[in-house]
Amino acid sequence: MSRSNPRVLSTLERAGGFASAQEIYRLMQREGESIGLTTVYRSLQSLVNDKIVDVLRRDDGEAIYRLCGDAHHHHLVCKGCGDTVEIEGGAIEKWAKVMAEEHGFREVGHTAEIFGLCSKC
Amino acid sequence: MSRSNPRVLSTLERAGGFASAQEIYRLMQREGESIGLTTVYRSLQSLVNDKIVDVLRRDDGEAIYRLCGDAHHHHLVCKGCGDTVEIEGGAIEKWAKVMAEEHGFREVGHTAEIFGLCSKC
DNA sequence: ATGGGAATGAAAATCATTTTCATTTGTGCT
DNA sequence: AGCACAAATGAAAATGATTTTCATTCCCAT
Repeated sequence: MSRSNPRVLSTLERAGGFASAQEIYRLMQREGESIGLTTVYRSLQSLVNDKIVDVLRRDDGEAIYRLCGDAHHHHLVCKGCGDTVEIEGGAIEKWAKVMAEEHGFREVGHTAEIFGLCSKC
Repeated sequence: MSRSNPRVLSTLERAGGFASAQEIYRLMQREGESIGLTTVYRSLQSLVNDKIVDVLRRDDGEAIYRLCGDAHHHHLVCKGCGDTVEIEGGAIEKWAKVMAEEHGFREVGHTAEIFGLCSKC
């Protein structure tokens, strides 16, 4: 298994903590960094595994990565401008737990995301 | 511009109102319907334009379509055997609505999925 | 029948992402 | 230093969904 290349994380930070793999790659190229696209993808995967970055999807399906806070949270994403708000999911945690128990599931995790149009769009 | 092929919509309904373009295509093939993948994509696009169906994204980025306003359900998926249980998400609906309103979002939808290990695994 | 626009679908093009695999780099050991 | 072995790297090929192209077929009003 591979470890994350630190330059990838630092580029993601510089990009405003919000970019696709391809964008990070192009950004590094433009700045004269020598790196392969493969390594960018691998590093991002590893950062996601380590829960250092979050992965979302653009409307066109391209994956976008961004630094995430430490607390477990969910997202409210605008379909128009892509603006994202981190929100609390207390209700979800409970719901997931109850549903899982009800069906005899163990080691449960969950995903939940809300999307719509923000006030500006 | 092209119009939606009615058989595509009817297949989407039959699929539980929740399927990807590829799945709809395979389903129609399996049932002996003669249709091209291109037409499936075009029909879905047109249905989305007409707001008859909604488009979401799977975790892997594949687009999934579902009938608008359809009472939708969520999934409890086993990480071990892939077994899936359909569950109610009343708590989620409420949570999504409240959170969206709180941040001034309109036309909101959401995705939520629980995963873990089922009793057999 | 016939002319034209819409619908169709096979095949090629696109694009993000993953896989393969040979090469390079790093690290610990003697 | 020299050696061995694991991890990291990246170019190129493979994959898979989606879109585009384009020639053909269908349908409908004249």
